[in-house]
Amino acid sequence: MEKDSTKKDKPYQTVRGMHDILPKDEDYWRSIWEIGNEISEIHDFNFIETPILEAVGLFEEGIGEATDIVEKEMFSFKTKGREIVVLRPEGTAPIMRSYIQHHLGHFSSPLKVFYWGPMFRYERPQSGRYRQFHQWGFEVIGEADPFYDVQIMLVTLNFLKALGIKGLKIKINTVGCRVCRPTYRKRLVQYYRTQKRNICKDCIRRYEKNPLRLLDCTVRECKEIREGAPIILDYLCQACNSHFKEVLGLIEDNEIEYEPDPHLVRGLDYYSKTVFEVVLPKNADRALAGGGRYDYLGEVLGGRTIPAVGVSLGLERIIEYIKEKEIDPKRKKKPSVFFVVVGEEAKKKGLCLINKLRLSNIKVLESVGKQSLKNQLKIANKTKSKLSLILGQRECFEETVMIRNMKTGVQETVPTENIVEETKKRLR
RNA sequence: GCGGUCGUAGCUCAAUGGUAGAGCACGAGCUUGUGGUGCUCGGUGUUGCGGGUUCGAGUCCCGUCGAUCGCCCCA
Repeated sequence: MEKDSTKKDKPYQTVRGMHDILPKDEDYWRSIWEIGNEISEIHDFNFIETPILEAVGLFEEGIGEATDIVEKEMFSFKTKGREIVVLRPEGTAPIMRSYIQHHLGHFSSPLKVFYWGPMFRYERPQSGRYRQFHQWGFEVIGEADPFYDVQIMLVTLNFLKALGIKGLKIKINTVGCRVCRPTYRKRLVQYYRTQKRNICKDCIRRYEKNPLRLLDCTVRECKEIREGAPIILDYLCQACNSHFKEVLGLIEDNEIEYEPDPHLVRGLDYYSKTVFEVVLPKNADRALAGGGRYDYLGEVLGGRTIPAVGVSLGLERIIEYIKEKEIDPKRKKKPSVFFVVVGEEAKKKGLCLINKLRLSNIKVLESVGKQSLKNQLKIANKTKSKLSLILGQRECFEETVMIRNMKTGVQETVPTENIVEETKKRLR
């Protein structure tokens, strides 16, 4: 048996890089679900959910063997049946797998889907980076038109705006296609061959394995060298060039803030043509969302070309930003009433009444463990309930309930049978 | 995977190697059927865990787990 690092210290704790989402953050997460669902519906994206566990090969082939995700961040293990499985590191490859497996092209053309859920990458945890984190994604599968590249950007921006985030900008580039990228890569390698002595050791590794990534090194010397490097825009084929131009045109038509960035590459091999990130002007190195076109993924996974474009949003990062900026989580919350019970008899009757109120769609809070009226009112106050419904011995006997307005302190006694109507009246 | 910092009450944090504390929160009471303000009382803890040095360790050393920052990379 291997050592069980989770079992060591007496109180159990989350395993490294995992985190609990606690009730105190409920408003943030629920605002994302609610707004995300609303935005998805308005933009006509359908829900899809794929399993958290997939075959390793899906990502090795889909994302690319030379990428960091596959090279060192795969959260993989052997099952009892001795298959090697992996906790999905991202959402796009599984969705393409699902598209091919279930022939989803027949469902609609193009297929527009959204997903959300946990993703896993085995790397060193840091702020804004966890081993388990959540992404929300949108994918359009089965269309090559730049129309959808930009629609993907729009749905992302609309989502973030609806959450209350302002000042967003798109960083955009194109990485070409199979026709033009090899030519460019060759030129890039040619250029860096003469510079090999001057670049950092990570860049030497990039030079060997994934030359395009030379472009986003952050070391100062490498940045300087990069200034003289050829840029892909000069090597695009006819198709990629006009695709990019169309995308930029549509971006301008829609008045999206954007900035072309010839050095933007992104870490997954499946991208072709358009790539982009959604950033905040102040903190441009930590993207809130990233995406692009992946016209070859279908072919890699299924043997035929399926053009597609998509985006994924990093939910922890978004929430972190919303908190930092003290943006109010946009959530429509129901007003609540607090049900106070005093005495055993009242507690028994109380549960039936509470349930009756809830069946009438009234949000009812209670804390029957606190014995005294005083303590229950204290909690009612803390929960900011509009009304307290008080059921004590006297009320039980008289078959009434006392309704207390928590703001004014005014109390009225109403017959139990009218409780729903009387409560609703006072909630308005 | 590499380098730095940190880990004390539910939370935020204090304690020259010498009796573990404060604020907030929480609980009880002033007020036995009435919240918000006020007053009184209460420390709720295996100082992350394990070992070592020492008469004595929250404090020093080693290990470990976790967090955090930078690198790598990314959402």
